[in-house]
Amino acid sequence: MTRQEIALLLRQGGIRVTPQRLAISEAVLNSSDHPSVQQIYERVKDHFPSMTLATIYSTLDVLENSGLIQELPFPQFSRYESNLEPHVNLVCVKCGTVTDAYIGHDSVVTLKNQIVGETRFKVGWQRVDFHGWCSLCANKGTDVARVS
Amino acid sequence: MTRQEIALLLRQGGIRVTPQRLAISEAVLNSSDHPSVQQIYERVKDHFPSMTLATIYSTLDVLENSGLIQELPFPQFSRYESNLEPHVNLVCVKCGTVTDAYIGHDSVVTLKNQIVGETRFKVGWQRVDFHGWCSLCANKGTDVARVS
DNA sequence: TTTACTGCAAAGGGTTTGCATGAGG
DNA sequence: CCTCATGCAAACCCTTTGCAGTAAA
Repeated sequence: MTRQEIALLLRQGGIRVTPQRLAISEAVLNSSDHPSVQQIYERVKDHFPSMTLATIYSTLDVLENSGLIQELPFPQFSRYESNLEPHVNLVCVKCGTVTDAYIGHDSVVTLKNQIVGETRFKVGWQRVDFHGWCSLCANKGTDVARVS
Repeated sequence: MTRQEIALLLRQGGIRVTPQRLAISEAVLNSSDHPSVQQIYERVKDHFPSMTLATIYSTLDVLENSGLIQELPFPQFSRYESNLEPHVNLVCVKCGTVTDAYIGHDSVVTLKNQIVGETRFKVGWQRVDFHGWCSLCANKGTDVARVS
């Protein structure tokens, strides 16, 4: 997604576009690793040394309220999801990575249709996490970062 | 689940059984509303007026490490899951309730089998949340408690 | 010009920690 | 008896809030 496309997306959502918001939005929307606030901060501070976490939190709130991202609470801090399509997240309890599964999309859609069709619950969005060990960590023994 | 069955379960997990732990375990394991620490506190403080939140946090850690419950982080605080079977949680963004869906079990199992069979990810457990409006709140207008 | 975003600092609040006391096995 | 759980208080840290200055439209 180009910077121009993101700027358009923000304006379409009635969001005032600032250089800081562009950078933060880009850091989240053009990522698939579900970054935390700290990670977003690391990615933008080179270009905006004076930016504080408050601005990042504020911008993430704006983006979430406009339906562009979703907050994913974890035990120690939240991560942020830019893929709003039904999908599966694979959460490694050893290295802490959160990746989108390549498969499972159709099953999640089926599940969603079941909930929509067979209950009186009005679905807004869904979060599907599988917690376990990624292929890299499955054979190792030392914890790197426990996240769940 | 009776108090005796819970005590046995704890001992089988190598957990020292105390009256406080029994009460806390009972409050979580015999519930389906995914209580928060505060809610658990409300449910046990009549019988244990001197109990503090630290004891509840400690006990919940022990239960989770023994595989008896799962922590469910939400934006403001965590809730605790006693149903470790694959299932769907329905999270109402208005009233804050979290209920198990009556349907969807088979689909979640199918999804899990797909992840286990078609990826190199070693699945430990899963969390499937559908966020939206419960049937009671769908027709009302006022927020009670925003949780997601 | 008007609105509201940014940066800074302080406060908030759920959760964790350290330690003395007390209870379980 | 030895180990470890409880209760209390303080600390922690992620997140939120208030405000003055400043930039977007």
